[in-house]
Amino acid sequence: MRLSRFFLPLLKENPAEAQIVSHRLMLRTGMIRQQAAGIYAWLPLGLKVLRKVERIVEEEMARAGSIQLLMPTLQLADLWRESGRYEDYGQEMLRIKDRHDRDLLYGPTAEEAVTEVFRASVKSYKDLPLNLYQISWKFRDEQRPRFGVMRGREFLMKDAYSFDVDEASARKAYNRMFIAYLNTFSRMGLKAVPMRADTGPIGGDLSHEFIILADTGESAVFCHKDLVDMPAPGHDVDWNDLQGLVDQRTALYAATEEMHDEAAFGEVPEDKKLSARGIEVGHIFYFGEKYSKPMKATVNGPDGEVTVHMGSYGVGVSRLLGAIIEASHDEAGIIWPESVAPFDVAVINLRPGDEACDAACEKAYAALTAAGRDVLYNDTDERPGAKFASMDLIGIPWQLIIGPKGLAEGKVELKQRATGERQTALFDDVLNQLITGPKKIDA
RNA sequence: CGGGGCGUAGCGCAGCCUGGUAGCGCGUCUGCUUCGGGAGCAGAAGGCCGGAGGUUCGAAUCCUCUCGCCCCGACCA
Repeated sequence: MRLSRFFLPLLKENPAEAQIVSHRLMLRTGMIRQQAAGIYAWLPLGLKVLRKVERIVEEEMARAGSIQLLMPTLQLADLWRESGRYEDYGQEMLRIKDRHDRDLLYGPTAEEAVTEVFRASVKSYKDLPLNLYQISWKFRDEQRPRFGVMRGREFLMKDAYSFDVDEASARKAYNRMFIAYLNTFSRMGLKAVPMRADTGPIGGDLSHEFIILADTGESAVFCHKDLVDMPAPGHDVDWNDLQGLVDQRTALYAATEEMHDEAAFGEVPEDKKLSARGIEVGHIFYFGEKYSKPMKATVNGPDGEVTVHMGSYGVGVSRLLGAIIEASHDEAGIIWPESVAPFDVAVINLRPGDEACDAACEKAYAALTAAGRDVLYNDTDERPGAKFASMDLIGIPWQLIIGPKGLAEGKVELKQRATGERQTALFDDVLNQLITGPKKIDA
């Protein structure tokens, strides 16, 4: 993408309404624009990151055996009356009437909708286990939206739903999501800690929130330090038996404010105690027959009809962008992890109009693009300083800096955004390294 | 939903108390000079001062209502 033809409305100054760093940076980098309280337009740069985050979620869901579908954002109130939630859900639910005066709602979640899909089509226990998910826009009419996309009213959420023949099988489904979540967040450069969460009326130990530690987090969290640096399980695991891995990550103390148990935390060795703030980016729970029973989602088993056991598993996709920025930024702007960066490389032409610079930049742009890299070619006639500042601001991981001075010796400069490291080397060498990877050039 | 605050140019703000022809910085546009870390000079465009009503000879300024937004708290993916 040539910057001169891209739509990137950067703000030099901080918008007054943005209080926290991710919100400020998302506005300043032209990722989003607020159109109402808690409702945002996703501008091209923001959308690119959103898509990359989605892609990772999709890949990890596929690995865990979940199948994607897409359900409507507007749901019939009657469906929610079946589960009893239409009356229970408060003002957070946006209620709408259509021209025939039928009650609709903009879905804040989709247990009823997916249960309806399930019961209409699945009749045999042989079709279980089943895990269906979607990535779609949800709406919760928050009394007080804030922190940009971290707590908007309209938000993009991945919600998966598992269907199993009994609780033991449902626990396995739960474990698959548990492990998938650790892998998902890890791929985005985040350290997510699973913390025991409130299970509501169901009880038991099957609900966890996945928390990213960040100073600006919404809630206080308490955990054993070792959990924070525990590596993600990766993909080489036995998806049919994950209990060991899950146990390993739930054995140590970890709880959010609401679930905090001072006595239990007291047993954590003093030097391992961690009190911090956190952002919830995922929430998984098992709720058994809560929806399947009233909505009559049953299958025929060998011994007759059984009501299916369900669980649901959410990831705040749009919220994740805020969380990633909270966890990865500096004074100059965003530092995108390579896996979700809107562009892989920025080619910076320091002297557009200079024949040698133009030619070298075009060559780099073409070669990197052909190699599958997502390239932002800064071909504008801004001054170098302004270009450096904006490329740092939007956080492209690698900046290929091409100017007349270096080029006179056949050299260009490669800067890594995360470390600030800048190295000068022969043009072709730098290009090769960017194309073949590892992208970091040797000192 | 309680408490507080703010709506004046694309962004950040002053002006309001004490009514009298709407300002500053950044950005934008033109030109010249610049050009390796957010350039300099000269010029220009851009605002029914959130909306409605009222008071007044006269309202951005005072009064009433209303809409929107932000912050603290309670609530929440």
